Amino acid sequence: MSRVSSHLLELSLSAQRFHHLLKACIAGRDLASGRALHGLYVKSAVPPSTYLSNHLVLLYSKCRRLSLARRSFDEIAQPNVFSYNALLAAYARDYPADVSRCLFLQIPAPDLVSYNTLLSAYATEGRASEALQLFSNMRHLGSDMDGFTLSSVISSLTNGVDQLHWLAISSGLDSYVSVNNALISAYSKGGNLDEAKQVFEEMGFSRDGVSWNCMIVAYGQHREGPKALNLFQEMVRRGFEVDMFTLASVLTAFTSVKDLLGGEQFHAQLIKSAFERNSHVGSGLIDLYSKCGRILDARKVFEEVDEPDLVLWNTMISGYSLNDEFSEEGLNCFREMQRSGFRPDDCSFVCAISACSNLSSPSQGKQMHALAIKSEFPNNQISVNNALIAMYSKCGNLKDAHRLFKRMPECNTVSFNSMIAGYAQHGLGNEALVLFKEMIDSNYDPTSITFISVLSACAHTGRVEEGQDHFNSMNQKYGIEPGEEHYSCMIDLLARAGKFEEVEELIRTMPFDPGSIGWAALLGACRTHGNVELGAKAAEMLLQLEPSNAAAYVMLSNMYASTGRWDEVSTVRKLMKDRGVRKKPGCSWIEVEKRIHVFVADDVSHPRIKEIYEFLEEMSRKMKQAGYVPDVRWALARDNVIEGETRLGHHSEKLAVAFGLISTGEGVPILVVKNLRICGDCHNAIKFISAIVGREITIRDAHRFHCFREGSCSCGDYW
DNA sequence: CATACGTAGG
Repeated sequence: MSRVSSHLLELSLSAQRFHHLLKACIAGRDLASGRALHGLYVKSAVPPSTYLSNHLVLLYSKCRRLSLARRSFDEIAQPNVFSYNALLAAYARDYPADVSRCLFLQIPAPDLVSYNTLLSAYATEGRASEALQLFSNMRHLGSDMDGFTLSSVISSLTNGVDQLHWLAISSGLDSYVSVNNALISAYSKGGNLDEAKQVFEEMGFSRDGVSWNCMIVAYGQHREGPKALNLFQEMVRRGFEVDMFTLASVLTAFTSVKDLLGGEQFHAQLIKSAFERNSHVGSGLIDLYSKCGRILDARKVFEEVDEPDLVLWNTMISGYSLNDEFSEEGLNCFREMQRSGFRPDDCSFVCAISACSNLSSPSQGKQMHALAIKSEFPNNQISVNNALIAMYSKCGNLKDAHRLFKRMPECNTVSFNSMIAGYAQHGLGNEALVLFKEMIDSNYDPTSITFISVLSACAHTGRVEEGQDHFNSMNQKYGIEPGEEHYSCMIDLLARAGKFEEVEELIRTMPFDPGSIGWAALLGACRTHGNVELGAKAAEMLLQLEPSNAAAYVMLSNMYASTGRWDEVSTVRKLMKDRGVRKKPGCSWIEVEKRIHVFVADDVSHPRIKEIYEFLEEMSRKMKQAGYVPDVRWALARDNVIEGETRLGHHSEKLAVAFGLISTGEGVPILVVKNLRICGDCHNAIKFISAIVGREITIRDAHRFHCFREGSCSCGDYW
């Protein structure tokens, strides 16, 4: 008799043995042995028992093998409530709460654990109303509750925590540490740091490690970096065990206040601990470094982590797309992740799609879209679709953005925000405002981000009164306090429309100083309207805030040039030179046949550069026939006076447009992206070109979209 | 036999 079969015989003798071995597999998460055991159990003479089979479900559930868990469950002839609960636990971990709910409803007689498990599923998704509903149902049915129940319900909440806090006290369940921990988190999430602190303090000696972690997180959420650090140090002094949660939370606190220095010091301490190469801690570090603009340091951390998990990859991809100019690396990282055997989740897609948006790469964006459709996410897809809407609109493709928006089975406030922002950036003020109305009518709550789009849509289309109405409604109707960006939009709105008295009044009465964005908007508008006095004032304020902001000098000198004040022009240029401020080189790019082609001014490096210049020559002739006059004012402040006209012809955006036109088929619309704002002369020239070649040319500059068609631009020259 | 509180990404 072979060894295996003797083993089998031995095993077949006793269900007891199966039980013990299976338990060991479950405890050790040993999937391989567990499966082997499963095979033996099926073949053995041991009569199938619900009790043993429940353990199989449990094994697969703990090893996160959902389909195996489901199959084992289905093979149970008479599942009992334990069988259901074991499967429900698996569902609650990996499936959306709705799926767990479906299973829950099939349980003939759910017990307390069934309720608790479903409640925890609701809690992870923050579905407060469902959790409360279920909670009241179970109490109605006379079911008891315990510490598990309360901590789950509490952690699903962001408001109305007080009532459950009271319930916890009156029922005596506040003796559970986890109930108090849940209270700290819930209060903090709801913005009530004081209450959270109160609970933490009243816990006294009953605090456990998690309590400290909760409180550190609370400080991080309220951007109290130093307090979080202090608490951490006290925790260490008192001898509590520090784990990866603690360390990651401290890092988040540094990140929340962008304290790179403190974060770096903490990192140095971490290296001495055993957590330096831990994936959770690594994610925290990567997030810190990439949000502080130190993407290379982030990558270094990433390389050092021992066992990268999906979140670590996601954090890295997100870091790359947060640092715009590393978007290409972000996409490479996404592919690298796939090659390493990770299945991207909804978050991976959101980050990668946002990288495609930064690049304005329609082909890669489409590819991501296709891939996202093929992957079935356990989580809902709203966030992915929201990212896709932003991507399509940043790739100049509002039609697809809107089609997607319309087809979404379920959408949220962010979906509306993305779509409205798309319209606003494209200068389609009417569409943006109509959609905003639709949003309100459908009872989606606008956020402060919604209003940035709404106000900028008004500004871009010269709707002064409507903009003012919306601005006033923010506080009065929706209880949203206007911030710096909203005031900047208002400054922009009024100044563009030439209402300078109103602008000055607004600036006088607003609750804080306009930031750099506000002053820049004012300066830009003063340049357009030739209001040199006010413009100079705005420039002075702007340069005080950002003395090395090259764009500010350029705008100022443009303003002087356009009013013929040549002395001031040279003063500004000298100032710039003295301060060592260099203009960021303008560059433009275009995707043709899935490849991105980048151009700088006077570029000679492109393989087809000769054809490009020839094409521009030809265009130049035809444009002059059609009445185009080069606007050298745009050259004066930027380039050499004498060479002005020739150099204007060779701005990066013109080169990219020319290349796009000669390398794509007739009638095909093209999209060019520029890192700075489009130059006024190019804006004018491209209008002519669009008419001459009969093509739709879209330029996405640092500010917004310009869609040129038949000799005019979608911005209506109002920019 | 099963369930909860705290972490990283958007």
